[in-house]
Parts: sequence; structure tokens; C-alpha cells
Amino acid sequence: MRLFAQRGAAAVTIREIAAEAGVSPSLVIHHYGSKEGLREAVDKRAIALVDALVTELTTSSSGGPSASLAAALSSELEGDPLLPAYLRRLLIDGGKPAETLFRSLFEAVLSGFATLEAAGLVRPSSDAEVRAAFLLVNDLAVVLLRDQVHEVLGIDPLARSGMERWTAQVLDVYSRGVLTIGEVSSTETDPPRGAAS
Amino acid sequence: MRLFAQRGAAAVTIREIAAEAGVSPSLVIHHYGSKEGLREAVDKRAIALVDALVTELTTSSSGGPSASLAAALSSELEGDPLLPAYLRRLLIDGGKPAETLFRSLFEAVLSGFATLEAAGLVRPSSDAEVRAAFLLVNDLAVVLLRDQVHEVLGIDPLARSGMERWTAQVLDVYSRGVLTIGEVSSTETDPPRGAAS
DNA sequence: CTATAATCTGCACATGCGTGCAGCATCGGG
DNA sequence: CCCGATGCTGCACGCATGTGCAGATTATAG
Repeated sequence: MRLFAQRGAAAVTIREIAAEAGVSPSLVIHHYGSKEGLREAVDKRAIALVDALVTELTTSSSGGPSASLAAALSSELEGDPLLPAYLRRLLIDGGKPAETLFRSLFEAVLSGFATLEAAGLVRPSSDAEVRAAFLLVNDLAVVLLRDQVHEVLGIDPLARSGMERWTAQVLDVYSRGVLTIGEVSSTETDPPRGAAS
Repeated sequence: MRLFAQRGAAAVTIREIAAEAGVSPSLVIHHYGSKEGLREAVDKRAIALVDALVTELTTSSSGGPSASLAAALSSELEGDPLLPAYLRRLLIDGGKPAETLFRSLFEAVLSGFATLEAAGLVRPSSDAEVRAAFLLVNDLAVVLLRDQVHEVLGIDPLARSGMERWTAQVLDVYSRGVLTIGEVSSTETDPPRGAAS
């Protein structure tokens, strides 16, 4: 899982995996049938971990269902530091697994925000689905670009240390916004030309 | 460039490239020295395109310097539809090129928002660098997860058609926020526990 | 027209890959 | 005691890849 997460399944050889596991390449094949079999097994494990994390998240009482995905992932960092990295790989590699994963996350976010909206903690939206997708990809962006952010900013947004500074700005933007214009009268569509995103 | 963008440089063979170009594999090597040489040449071209786009963006008068990166990229879609895809590859593959690219984008966003802030179009931030990085990764998230969004939502946020619906929500969130709580008195740090991101 | 340089090809080689196969060790149930 | 199943290995095969090399073709300068 670590090797796949770091370099992608295609770039890792069975010989390498076997060497790190301290066994022979043949044994890996013997157990999983083929390299593809190994990949599916690891994918299955990773997706199970994410699913468990999501259901725990949406049913937990501590902090309510409103904790962010990123916070949840980073809280899981200690238990399994390579889950975010593998998640990144899954999304990056695309294909069916990526779609399945993204869809389940999307539905979790969508229903979660519906609950929050009913509780009055979140502003209603004229387009709940698109807004949920937007907020989801924003959270996932930190997972995908973690290294670059860490390199340029000097703080790791998914580590316990850097998370505070990061989350502070996220919450600031999400509660107060960034733009001072844009207070359009009624129609959300046809926004002021040239406004930032 | 198209092959590299779609499947990653490592997954594309020189024979494939040569076949699509209608030449022999040897010629590719002859011109670029090696496969790595080809990769560097394509990287160079892509980064040059992005740089040109950024400088055009920050100096253009139409719409001012406040147009979003995503909007700029999608406006470039017609001219070179595979620039975003290659940009995605660059960021995904990591390493020096990704860091260089990310840093130059970050600095463009940072200085751009400084200008906007001075013009009163953007709220000042207690942590301008982190906020700029946050907004940048949010824009890049659409580039990275474009396919998944398109699949789940049914709209392509980087195509002219889907962009309107997407941008409407982005502007809504960025100008009015999502959270109704979070109106903390003065300290931006130490945010309300369990708030969403 | 000719000589020289650039463009381009076919062929072959070394390397590293996934994987099949025959056999060795270990161990628990009859 | 033994014997079948299971965990595990070494070896080798077929294949695809990047790339070097000798030469053919084409363009260009004198």
C-alpha cells in the first residue's frame, strides 16, 4: 500500500514489493494470482478504510457530523499515515475506483450539508449539489497538493502542526467570504464580470 | 504532449509516440537524445504556455487582474484543450517541475490578491499567504478532479457550458460564505470546534 | 554538379518485467 | 508415524521497452 501510494501501482514492480516484504516474488503471485489481483486487494482495503471513516464521521457524536473531511483524514493520520496518500493515488489514477470513491464522498458531503442546513448552521444554496461538489474538491485539493503546499508554504496542512493555521483561513473564508463586492441583489447567476474565484 | 497528459510520461512508449507522429522511434531519440529529453522539452513548452498565460492574465485590462485562474484556463481551452490536462500531470507527477509551477502560480495569486485587497475588492486576511494557497489549491482542484466532477455532477466545470453553474456557486461561497456560525468576535484562530470546512 | 550535412529508417541488443512451473520445507490431523 | 495441504523458493520463459548503430534518403551550400 505504501509503495503503491508513493509511486503508483504501475511504477512498482512485484520484485520490489516482495523484497520489502521479505519474501520471494513468486509468493506474491501465489497469493493474489497476479499483480492486478494485488492492486484490487489493496484498493479494497483502502476503500473499506475510507468507508469506515466516513460512516464513523457521519454518525459520531463528538463534534457532530460537521467536522470536515480534511480534519477527519488528518485525525486518521496517526493511525494510518498513508491512507491520504493512497486516496490521492486512487483519485489520480482515475477509472472506476476513483469514480466510486468520489461519488460516495460526494453523497456523504451532500447529505451532511443537508443536515447542517436544516440545523441552521449552513446557508441554503441555490444549487446544493454543485456547492457540495465544490466544497468536496476543495477538501480533496489539500490531499492532492499536500506536498506542494508544504514546500511553498512551509507548513503541512494535513499534519497536526500546520492544520491550525490552514483551518483558520478555511473557516475565515467559508464563514465571511473573500470578496467584498459580489453582494448581488437577488440573482446568483450572471455574477459581476471579472470577479475572483 | 497529448499522450503524456492523458496517461503520464512513464506509461507512454516511444514507439507509440513515433507511431502517432508518423515517424520511426529512432528519430524521436535522435532529436531529443532520450525519452527524458523529450519529457523535458514538453515540460518546457507547457510551462512556457502557463507563464505566458499568467503574465497575460496579470497585465490584461479586460476584466482586470481579478479573473480567476480557472476561468483563464477554460478560456484557453479552445486554443489548446490539453493544457489543463498536462498541467494536471505536472502537478500529479510531483518533483521539481511541479514545485516550480506551483510556486509561480502561488506568487501570482498572492500578489494579485494584494492588489485586489488594496483596491478594496477583497477582504483583508490575518494570514494572506495561507489564504492565497487555499484559494489556489481550490482552483487547481477543479483541474485535478475535473473528470470525477463531470461524471458525478453531469457538468464539466472547465467547459464553457458547465462553467456558469460552477462559477455561480464559487462566487456565492466566496462572497457570502457557507457557514452561518463562525462569526467569531475577534480572534480568527481558535475557531469553533467541529465547524465544517 | 557535387560534397557535406541533416533527416530518417530497420535492425538488433541488453535489460527488466510479470508470471508459470517444479520442487523444498513445515505442520497439523488421521 | 505419515501424508496431504500449505507456505515458500529458484529458475526460466516470453515479451516489451529504451536505445545504439549502420546505412539510406533528402536537403543544402559551394
